Amino acid sequence: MEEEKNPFLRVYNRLFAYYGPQNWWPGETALETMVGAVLTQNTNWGNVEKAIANLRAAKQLSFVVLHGLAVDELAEYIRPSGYYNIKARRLKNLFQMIADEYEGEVQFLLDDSLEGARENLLGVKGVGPETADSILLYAAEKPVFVVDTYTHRVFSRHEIVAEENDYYSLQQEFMDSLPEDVQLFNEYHALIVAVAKEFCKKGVPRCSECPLYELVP
DNA sequence: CACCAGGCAAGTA
DNA sequence: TACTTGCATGGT
Repeated sequence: MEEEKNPFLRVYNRLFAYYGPQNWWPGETALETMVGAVLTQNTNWGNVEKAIANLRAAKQLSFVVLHGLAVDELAEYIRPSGYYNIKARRLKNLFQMIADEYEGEVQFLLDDSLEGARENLLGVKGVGPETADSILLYAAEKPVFVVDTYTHRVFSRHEIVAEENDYYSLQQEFMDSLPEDVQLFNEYHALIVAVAKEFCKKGVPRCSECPLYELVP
């Protein structure tokens, strides 16, 4: 394999070689992916799975059914995901936007332009940049790089990016440095989560076991 | 026991 | 503009 000069691609190649494909959100529907994107805000994914399992057991995971639920009932099902009252409200806000802007058709949101869909998603109270971009990438399969706190931690700790980067400047660096490829963005974000959880934890120094340890000068 | 998890909005100065 | 705080369950 030839030597990759672009540090963002070097890191990707290394992580992919180490972890392999992560296969995030593979067989689920776009609606489930959107619900998961909201529920996983500052929350362990295992708790989100419990919440979604509750919904699946009690209800059909269709837009019409979920949109028709009262906030209190919705909150009860998603309780294991934490912040359940505010997240129930956020989900309702998201459903309402789809009803208002896309005639209640999730598919129309998925088929909208990247810019149009993003604007509508960011207009939902409770959907910020990361949640919007997660939906755009993982549900709508738009070429958007999803940044999160792990991305910032891993890349600033390894001195690939500056510490003071905010969400959009970090995203810009990635998207300026990488080919515009949905599958690449999908795997890369998931790989960053994997290495952050295993080696690049909060409050610990760079460790020599990390697959990225000797990768950057 | 403390700390963290695939954020966001609202409040304060 | 730049911090700080509330939201909450469940795993380690």
